[in-house]
Amino acid sequence: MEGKTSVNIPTTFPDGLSQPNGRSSLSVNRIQPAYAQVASQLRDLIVTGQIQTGDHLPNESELATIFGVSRSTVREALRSLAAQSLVYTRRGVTGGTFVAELNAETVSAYLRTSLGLMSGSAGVTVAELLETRAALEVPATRLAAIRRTNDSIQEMEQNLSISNVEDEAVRYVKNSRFHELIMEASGNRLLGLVASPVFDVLKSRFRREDVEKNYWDQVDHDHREILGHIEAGDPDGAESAMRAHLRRLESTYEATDITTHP
Amino acid sequence: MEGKTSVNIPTTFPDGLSQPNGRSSLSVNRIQPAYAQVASQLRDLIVTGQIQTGDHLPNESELATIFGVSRSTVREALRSLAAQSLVYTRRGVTGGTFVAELNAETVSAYLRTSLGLMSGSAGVTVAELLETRAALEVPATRLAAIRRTNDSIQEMEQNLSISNVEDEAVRYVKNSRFHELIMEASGNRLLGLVASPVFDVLKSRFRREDVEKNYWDQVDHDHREILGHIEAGDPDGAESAMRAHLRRLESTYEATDITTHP
DNA sequence: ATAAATGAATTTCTCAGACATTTACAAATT
DNA sequence: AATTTGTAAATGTCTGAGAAATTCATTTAT
Repeated sequence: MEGKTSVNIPTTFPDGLSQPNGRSSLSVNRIQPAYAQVASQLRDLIVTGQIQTGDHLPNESELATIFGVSRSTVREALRSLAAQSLVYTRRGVTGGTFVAELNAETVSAYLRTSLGLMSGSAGVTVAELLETRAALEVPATRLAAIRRTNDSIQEMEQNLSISNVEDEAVRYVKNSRFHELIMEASGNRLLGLVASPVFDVLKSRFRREDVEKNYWDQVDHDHREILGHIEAGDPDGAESAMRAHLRRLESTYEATDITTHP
Repeated sequence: MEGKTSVNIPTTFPDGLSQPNGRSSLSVNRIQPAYAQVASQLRDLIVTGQIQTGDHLPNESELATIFGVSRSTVREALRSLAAQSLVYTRRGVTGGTFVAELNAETVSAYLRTSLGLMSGSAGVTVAELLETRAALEVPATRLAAIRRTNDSIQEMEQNLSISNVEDEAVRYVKNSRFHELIMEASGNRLLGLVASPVFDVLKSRFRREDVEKNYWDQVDHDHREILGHIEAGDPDGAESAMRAHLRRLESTYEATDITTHP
């Protein structure tokens, strides 16, 4: 009947755009909407581990009762959490809302979208993307030379020759896969988690029709050399080969960037 | 407030949306809930740039009409987009839903939460965090030695001495700030965007009470050396000094990790 | 006896409509 | 001129109802 049901809990968790304003007595107490407060409290339970992966939350009606809000408010809160891949829902008799397991691909996908948006505006430049890619991929190559396995090397070999591939889409995939395999062979999932979106955003700014023919020959040569060092277990050689490879790509990327050549 | 173009944002909402479910004859296989479809289509408009930062979407009732769904469904979709910082809403007569500007801090905050969750489970190890931090921070230090400004150096100097600080919180902040300033001085916002959450997650796994006293003396010494090379415009020196610094931290982190010493 | 069909139970999903709250701005009042 | 009041437009919240999906037990058919 009457509007405001008090859902007041000391929320210290930043929600979206909210700023970490301490307890400055002058700041306007902008009460958050109920759905934001519900989401915030549930998020807190998840990130602090009080609810763990696979646990299922009370159903929507129960949550509404618990928080003293309506079911629609609860649902809006759950949509927020689901959008951040913190929970997922299933329908049916065994359904409900469950705490999701956050995997690398989910985070990578988010990064891909975000960096794509930021690279569209003036938030991130191609030069920054290139530098970051090198920062991640060069050490990864070094590690790959140390931690490589027979399996990883074998699949790299299968994605080695791409200059004679006529289908551009196939060439694109094989090229991406080769670099991806190096990241995997590094044994560090975090490096690949970040590098992959950077790599993809870079590719999306790349006008393939502007690339000269001998470019792919050079790529082939570079990849072969890198793999040789990895295979031989030579970290220093692999590192400098990758560094040289990326430096060469740099000029190509800058020459074929969408924004500089619209 | 924000740069809201108060006058006449051309509300040219693409009317390709007018008939999202144009196929009327055959069975509509709803593989996704309606709110997810609405969110997905709106998200597409945003990431492809058909709607741009600051633009305001039609109000909820209009969106409901456009998509042929109820207002609650639209709201759930908008909650999803808002949770991903793609839109924000404001109440009142000039309110509505607006396309948000994605800034670095928002993405960093998401990464911080996600990596924190993954490092809790077996998704990301401390070793991976350390390697990634080094991968980002060492090249950033090199760049900082090249691109440094007087302002950045000056603030670094103010955060240099921390071993004699008795307040642990202050010491924590000054230490973080020093490294943050190096990332900023690198001139590459993307490096800092990623490094900052990695740094923070690492810190959260760090039991400060296990740290020996002379640890902070060593940190002071390292920082001073790093800054010296940056100040002198010596990339190689700065790089190797930071690398050595992080290598020393490594053993401390591994010795004081929460999971290995619960 | 096994397979298929049916039905019940539980949960999310969707809808419609109403009212509350917030906010900016215009208008009226002091 | 400054303050107060009113109004309009938008989001926020609630209620209650049913639809749709999904699992599981039961019944029916082969």
